[in-house]
Amino acid sequence: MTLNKTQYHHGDLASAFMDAAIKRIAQQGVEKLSLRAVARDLGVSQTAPYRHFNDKTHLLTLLAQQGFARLAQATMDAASEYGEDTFRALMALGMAYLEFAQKHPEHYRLMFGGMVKRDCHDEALIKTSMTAFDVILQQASYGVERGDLIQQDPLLLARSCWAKVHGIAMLMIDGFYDQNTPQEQQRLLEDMLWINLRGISAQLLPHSPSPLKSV
Amino acid sequence: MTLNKTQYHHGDLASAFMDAAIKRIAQQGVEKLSLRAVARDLGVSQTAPYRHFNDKTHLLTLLAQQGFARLAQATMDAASEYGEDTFRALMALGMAYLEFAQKHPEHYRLMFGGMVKRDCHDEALIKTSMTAFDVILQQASYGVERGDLIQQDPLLLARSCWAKVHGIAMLMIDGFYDQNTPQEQQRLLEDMLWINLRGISAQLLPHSPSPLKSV
DNA sequence: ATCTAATGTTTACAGTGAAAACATACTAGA
DNA sequence: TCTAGTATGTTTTCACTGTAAACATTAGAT
Repeated sequence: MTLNKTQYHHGDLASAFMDAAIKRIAQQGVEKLSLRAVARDLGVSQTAPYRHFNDKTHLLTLLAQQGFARLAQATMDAASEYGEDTFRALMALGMAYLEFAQKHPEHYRLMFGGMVKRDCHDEALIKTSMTAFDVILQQASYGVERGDLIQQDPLLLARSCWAKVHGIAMLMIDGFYDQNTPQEQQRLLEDMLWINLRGISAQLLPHSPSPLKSV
Repeated sequence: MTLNKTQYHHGDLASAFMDAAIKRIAQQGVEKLSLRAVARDLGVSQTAPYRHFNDKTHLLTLLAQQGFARLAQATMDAASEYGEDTFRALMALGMAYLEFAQKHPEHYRLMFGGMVKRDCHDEALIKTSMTAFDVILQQASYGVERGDLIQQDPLLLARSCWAKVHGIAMLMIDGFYDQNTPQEQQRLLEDMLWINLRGISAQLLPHSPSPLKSV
């Protein structure tokens, strides 16, 4: 394939369009995304994307799916660094989750914003989002097995963790946790995640996560 | 004021428009709301609303503000029924919060959806949302004073509670907690809220909220 | 009763998602 | 290698949206 700039066929418009769309979403937010604007960015006609996506919702669904896949990867990587230590693994998982949300706030909002997922019961999307959830579920299961966490259905514990981290992520994105310094914000996030761990811990944990580091 | 149907002036278009907009939002979601459609619903010209709202964002901001006010009222009413009992009050507050989100999912999504609050730093909106938060903060403060909750900054505890309940609300709206029966869902929500209370409790609480009812 | 400001209407424009008809170029089968 | 056939991209078009500008009506103050 030549790098001829004026070629009629783009080559790989589908993925190029998704990348360009993500960029615009990151800048202006999901609700201001215009397919035509993305098409202009790529120097392509306004109806070209319709050869690759049924409609706008279809594109957003694919982007959301992509986001869940990356989130699953990021959280899995983080948790796997602390294979044996239930609480450190869960903390690392949570912080990786929040880091993802902080780095890609608009992408994250798209994943849970309701544009997707309302009517479109996309099978692949649900499956991929479950992949992200399974990372949490697995850590919860390990924790219950080891006796570190309360003897409850791991599904309940995982749901609880996910709700907490999701709530933090959303409010963080909305600017509710803006602090003077990134360090202060980091500390706030850790404190809140730690409170969640206290809630599912079998033993009474200290009030603050810092002592954990000396364990 | 007569009930003359063909009067030129509507009488109270501003609030009528907000009510009609809320109805449409409840049915179709925020992102599909069209000012013109609402205007048609009211049999009024498409530019009439612009005499009362600067633009679409302004309307949405006012609706979000209205939502926060109602949420604050609902949670305050619920918590005030258990004035002395920290955990029961917090559970009631949380369940009232979730009930609001469940009854008005699209309104709730509007409040936190980011359409509002991104660029528009509306003073009144922020103030009203803080009113809703203060209900939680006050309960957290009481709990710390009584020694029921861990001796931490009540602001941290309140933030933690809000994040949890917000995360549950969002995921519930997105359908992640759909159960076979409403009773099962109610139980799931209670269990998750309870886990949050365990996290901020000074003492080690039981694994499940049910024993609380016999206290 | 009259003037003025508040409220509502008509008209207009640019931007959007999407369908239909048409154009081009890559690829597989002869 | 030639030639369909199909995948991909373009042009044109439509209905709809937010919103500005100019105009019309009416309520309320003087």
